[in-house]
This record gives sequence, C-alpha cells and structure tokens, in this order.
Amino acid sequence: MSCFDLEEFLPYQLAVLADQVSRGFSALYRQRYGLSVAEWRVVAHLGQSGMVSVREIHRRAMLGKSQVSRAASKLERNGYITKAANPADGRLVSLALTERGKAMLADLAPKAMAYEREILTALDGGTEFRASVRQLLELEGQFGR
Amino acid sequence: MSCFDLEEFLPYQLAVLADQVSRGFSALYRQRYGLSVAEWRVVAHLGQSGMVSVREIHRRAMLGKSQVSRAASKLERNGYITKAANPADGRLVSLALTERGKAMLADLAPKAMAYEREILTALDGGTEFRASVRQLLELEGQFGR
DNA sequence: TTGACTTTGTTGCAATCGCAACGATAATGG
DNA sequence: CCATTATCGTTGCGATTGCAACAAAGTCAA
Repeated sequence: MSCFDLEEFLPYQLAVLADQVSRGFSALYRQRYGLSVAEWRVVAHLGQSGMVSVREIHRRAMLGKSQVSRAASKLERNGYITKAANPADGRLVSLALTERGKAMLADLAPKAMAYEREILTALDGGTEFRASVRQLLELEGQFGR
Repeated sequence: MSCFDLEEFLPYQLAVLADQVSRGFSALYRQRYGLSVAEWRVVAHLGQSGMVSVREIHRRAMLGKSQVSRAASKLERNGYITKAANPADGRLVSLALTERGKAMLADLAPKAMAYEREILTALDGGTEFRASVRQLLELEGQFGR
C-alpha cells in the first residue's frame, strides 16, 4: 500500500500526546470540583492576573469567547468567581476569584506542578523537550498561520 | 496572587501546540476533500493496512468507535472507501480504500510528509524532539493511566 | 443444542461546541 | 453633537461529540 505511516506522523502523535497528558490532570480537577478544561483555564488564569476581562482570557488562554463566557457563568453560579461590569468600560466584564475560588486554586496548583514534574522527570531530556515545545509554539504562530 | 503560570504549564502548552500543528495540515485536506480529522485518520490508516475492521482502527487511531463508524459511513457515501461484512466473522466490517480513496491518499500523503519535514527542520533539536515525543507516548500509556 | 455471556458496530440522546447574529457600550470623525 | 463604525460579551442554532443502550453475531460450557 502507501508508505505513509500515521502513527509516525507528528501532528497525530502530538494530538494523542496532548490528549493523554491533559486527560491525566483534568481527571483530577473534574472529579474534585467538577471543572471542565475551559473552566480550569479560566480559574488558573485568574490566579495570576487577579482581575481580567473575558476578552483577555479569550485571547491568552486559547479559548473561544463563547467558551469563556459560558465557563465564567458556570463558575459564578458555583461561587468560584465573581462577574462585575468594569466601571471604566461598560463593555468589559471583570472576572475575579472568590475566596472559595482561591481556595480551590490553592489546592489544585501544587498538584498541577507536581503532575508536570512527574512527567518531566520521567522523561530523559526534559529540559530540551520543554525548550522545543516553547520554540514550536513561537514558530507556529508565524509560518503555519 | 498564586505562583502558578498556566502558559508555562506543560499540559496546556501541549494542547495548544497539538491544536496549532494539527490545524495547519487539517486545513489542507479539509478544503481539498472535505475530510474531518477522524476521516483523515481512517483513510491514512487504511493506506497502510489495506483492509481492516472498525474495531482495529478504533484501537490504533485513538478514535471512539462511534467516530470511526460515522467517519466510515461518510467516507463510503462519498466513494472513498467500501464497507463489507467479513465472511469469517459477521460482526466485523471490513473497510478498504476505493480507487478514488487511494488517489486521494496518494495526493495527500506526500503533502503530509512535507508538512512534517517543514516543522522538524525549522526546529533546532528535531531528532531529539521526536524521540521525546515517542518516549512520552510510551510512558503515558502506563503511569498516567 | 441450548442458554448465558462476550464482542462488534450502529444509533439515539443529551451535552458540548463553534459560528454568526445580536444588543450594549465605546471610539471615531465630521 | 450626532452618525457611523468598532469592540465586547451573550445567546440561538446547527453540527459534532461521547456515552450508553441496543441488535447482531460469535464463543463457550453444560
């Protein structure tokens, strides 16, 4: 037949790898707090930035704006974040973690870093691998698109 | 706030990277032949194996069996593959490329490999990166799951 | 053979998703 | 100041997804 081997095809391998790696940690926050991937990203992002708009997260967290909007609504409904109109610009909605949200993140963040460390130490060239991933992320931003 | 940086979190980076890399090539076969990712994987897999069951592809191509089933139905509807009951085991459905399907794959396969080469040559440690990806794929099969 | 159990592929259904349309607000420019 | 244009967040809708239920086919033991 053809000489093309799907299982050795880089885009396929990366998709499978990302799925597996992501699934490993997402299982944790899903069964602990019922978070989806989008909700986890919103919370994690709010942890660093304090108070941000939906648009900001939409851009930086690689999520569609409807995803962010719906994730934020659900997080607010469950008491993890607050939504407030930005007084300076009425179009913006400022998101911020509640105490409950901060407690959740304080529980999850160390586990996230431990999970990451677990993977990287199991890998031989962990540092070089990270460097390659970073380089590809910057590269793809330009030539592929 | 917290000291957790989502954009430096490996599962997140891998998800973004896989999405970008995959999107780059999937745009090609989508606009040329209207294929989804699942359909592309089925076709690519049939290219190597000749005639396989739905179950085989479900296992090896990391697709849900309903995905494979629906992808196969659509591919058959468009004349790219044939579906036939396996005479030895009536439960199995043997999938195989038609001439039209083979022509499509013969068109896409070189482009896929060129795309992959383009990425790897742009990357500094291409060979080591591939090795890391392979190692992680094997690793994750055991400890993460 | 029969009857219980397993495996395979399809389908129904609810949940989710992306996209576009929309209302609301802000910025621009005449 | 008003009219036009752009931006932001939400929502409706069609398409897609995963999950579980299911029918069909096979296996195996009694």
